[in-house]
Amino acid sequence: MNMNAMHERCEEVSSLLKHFSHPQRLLILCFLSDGEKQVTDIHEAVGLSQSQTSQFLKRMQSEGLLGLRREKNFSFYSIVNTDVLKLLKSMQKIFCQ
Amino acid sequence: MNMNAMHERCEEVSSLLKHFSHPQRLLILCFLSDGEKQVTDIHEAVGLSQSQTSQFLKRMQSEGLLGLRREKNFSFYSIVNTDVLKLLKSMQKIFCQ
DNA sequence: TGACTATATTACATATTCATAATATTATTA
DNA sequence: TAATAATATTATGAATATGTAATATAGTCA
Repeated sequence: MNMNAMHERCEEVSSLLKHFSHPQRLLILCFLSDGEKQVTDIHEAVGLSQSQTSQFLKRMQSEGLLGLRREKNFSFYSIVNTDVLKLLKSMQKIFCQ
Repeated sequence: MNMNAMHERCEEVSSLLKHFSHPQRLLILCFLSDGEKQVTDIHEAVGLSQSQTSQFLKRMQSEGLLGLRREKNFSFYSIVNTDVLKLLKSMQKIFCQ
């Protein structure tokens, strides 16, 4: 492992991984990995309250993991951070096969 | 993404990833990715206090990420969870290239 | 316009994690 | 056996995260 590179990026990488380290937030990311979804679908899919789902989504958006598109009175969230997508794909291989 | 599989494993996977979501703990894992190391070397490499390093190592061992071998008055920790190793390799590709 | 739907915000109590200091344990070795 | 080195443990306060309830906003549609 390239320790110098990791020393430089460990703050950034670990703060990204914080969002993976909570069961329902991990599920949100998995659920979004095949495209944008609206809030109600997300909170029903992962079993979180509407309020907490909204709070988590907002946090992940403000930290650059997710993008937000509004249409009518819906909010569509999607993964915009390509590293997050890559990581999810790796995790799928490791844990779901 | 296979949501059914992730639903089943999200607790387990997210609790594993907790250890990746702290900068120095992530560094510890990276540092251990090429073999066992003793505690003093670890705490010097990652810049944590001896106490906290010992606490983190103990936690990661008790949760099955790390193994411990004692020799003389040294403790050698190493990664024994193969999923952790796979994940570290993926992360190296994503973040350090 | 009024009811409804979707989402966001706020406040707050609880739980968990982090960081630090102090001390203990255990083995080594002079 | 006394001093030292390596590691572990304990206690504690501060910081952060989590979960929930209540309420707000803003768009839709009958």
